[in-house]
Amino acid sequence: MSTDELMTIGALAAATEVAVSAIRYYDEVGLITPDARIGGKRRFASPAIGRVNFVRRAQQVGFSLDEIRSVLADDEGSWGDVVDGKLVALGAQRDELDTMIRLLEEIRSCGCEVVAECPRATGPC
Amino acid sequence: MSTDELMTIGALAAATEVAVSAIRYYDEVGLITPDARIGGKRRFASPAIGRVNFVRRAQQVGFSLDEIRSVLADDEGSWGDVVDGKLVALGAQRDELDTMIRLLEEIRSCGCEVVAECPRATGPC
DNA sequence: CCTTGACCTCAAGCCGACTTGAGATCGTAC
DNA sequence: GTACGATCTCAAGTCGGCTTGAGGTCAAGG
Repeated sequence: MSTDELMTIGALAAATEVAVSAIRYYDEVGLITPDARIGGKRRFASPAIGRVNFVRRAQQVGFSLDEIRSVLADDEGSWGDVVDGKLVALGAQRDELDTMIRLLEEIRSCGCEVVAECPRATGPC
Repeated sequence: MSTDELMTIGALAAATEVAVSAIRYYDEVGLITPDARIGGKRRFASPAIGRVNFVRRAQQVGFSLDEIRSVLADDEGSWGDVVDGKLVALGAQRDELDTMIRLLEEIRSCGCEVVAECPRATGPC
């Protein structure tokens, strides 16, 4: 991969739709490291795009940047455990989501005018 | 409901497992209002328990306190729209969660040692 | 009376994840 | 050779949702 195939931070930002400032921040906290510096400026190889995308996807389902870093930084295969743990958490989260969806559907169709007075909204789960 | 059936903030906190300071904060931002003040101290009737629980549940599935307030405060039945909107969002969120769960399962069993090098982790969705 | 413990107010601090602003530098294009 | 646009660093600000701390009040019990 020759030097001029490396993206600038602006190109990476455009490719991932993530703000330049956010990418610099990811660099700062060790989530993504430039493949080179040219004249002081960060340059990234194309896999950086996937990496950034992974970070965003993971974030969306509730990983903190700390957790993401520990998964990405792991070099001994033990990240499987982290992922297993998160899978359990995500499963629980989805169940809760389902519960809440059912609750909201009930509330919406229960006939109460004011949520605050709807027993379905305020009663025990 | 006679006055001495009203809980103190401490009792409400204990009943809901929410910190006293958090309940005061909810009061401050208009999420929950004491049914009375006795000697300057907040007193709550029992429905407050359900209300606090509703707040926590709603929060867990991604409602902001602002959204929760607008749902709870609504007195004209139009909160159904808010709930409908949130149902759509929650549905989408669940789909995303499912996608991420599948992705993580694939990653875990793909044989890569380092997540950063796993095409499944970093590739397009 | 006086202490104790729960409660009060108000202001400030904290955390994560960024964003914003100031001021410097780099490379290209005119 | 200079103006421009993208980039750089570093410090500080922002936002939501609380928590923490200082200093004061209230009602009950010894």
